[in-house]
Amino acid sequence: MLSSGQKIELLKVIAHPVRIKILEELAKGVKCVSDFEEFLELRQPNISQHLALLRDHGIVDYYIDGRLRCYFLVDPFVPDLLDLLKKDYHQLLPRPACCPVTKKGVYPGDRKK
Amino acid sequence: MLSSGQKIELLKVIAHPVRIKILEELAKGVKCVSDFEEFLELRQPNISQHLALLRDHGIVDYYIDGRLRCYFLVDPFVPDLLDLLKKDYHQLLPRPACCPVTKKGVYPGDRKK
DNA sequence: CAAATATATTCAGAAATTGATATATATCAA
DNA sequence: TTGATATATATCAATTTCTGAATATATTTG
Repeated sequence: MLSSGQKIELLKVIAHPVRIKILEELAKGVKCVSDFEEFLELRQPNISQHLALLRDHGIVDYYIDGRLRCYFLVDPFVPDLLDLLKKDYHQLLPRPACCPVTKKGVYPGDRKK
Repeated sequence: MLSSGQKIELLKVIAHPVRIKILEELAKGVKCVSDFEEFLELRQPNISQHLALLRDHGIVDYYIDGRLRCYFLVDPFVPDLLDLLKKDYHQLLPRPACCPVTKKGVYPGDRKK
């Protein structure tokens, strides 16, 4: 089980446009490095760098098939997060009833706005 | 509705240990800046900097009560994300059946592992 | 073994992030 | 008005992250 700090670290690693695209592809199925080269407009070394980061954090793994490295998702948090990112929110949270007492207590003078 | 890029940007802003703590507190209710000074071991300007970032991204807002600024959550994505972070995962995702064909096709030689 | 393919690693410079310090602003109390 | 309180902003140095280029490694084919 991951600590809170580790989960935030995961979130930080995932929160990158290229890496999200990689993870979205992997959520659909196994892909090798050169597969990514086609739809990400990036050079191979850069893609390998992103994959290495994801590997180092236990987010993805791979098996070797000849000279291909076939990557796949291992962290179950990822599909849930991707679903959450796809979700549409049509309303903001309700504003708090005006004006709750903070820990400091109600300000002693008159209220202004 | 937010674009995919905007959501990833949000994720990036949220993925920071101090800001997560701030958001967890705000998920419980309204808090003013000096309330945060007590349980985050940070100086006031630093807290204000984090709050400004959250504000600039439409994640939080505040109302003014005397000289206090009372912050609250406005982005409905945040509580969902915090719930997801609390969730425990006890198993990794199942490994893919060995060995799926990638876009490149099955490697023409013998398979190794 | 040599060449080709697929991928990883290393390194350097640019850009972004972080937290600190100093200072500014706004509100209220006396 | 003066001082105190609450918060924001500006600036800066240290650190981290990012991307690309060059190079290395591993595997397979011929």
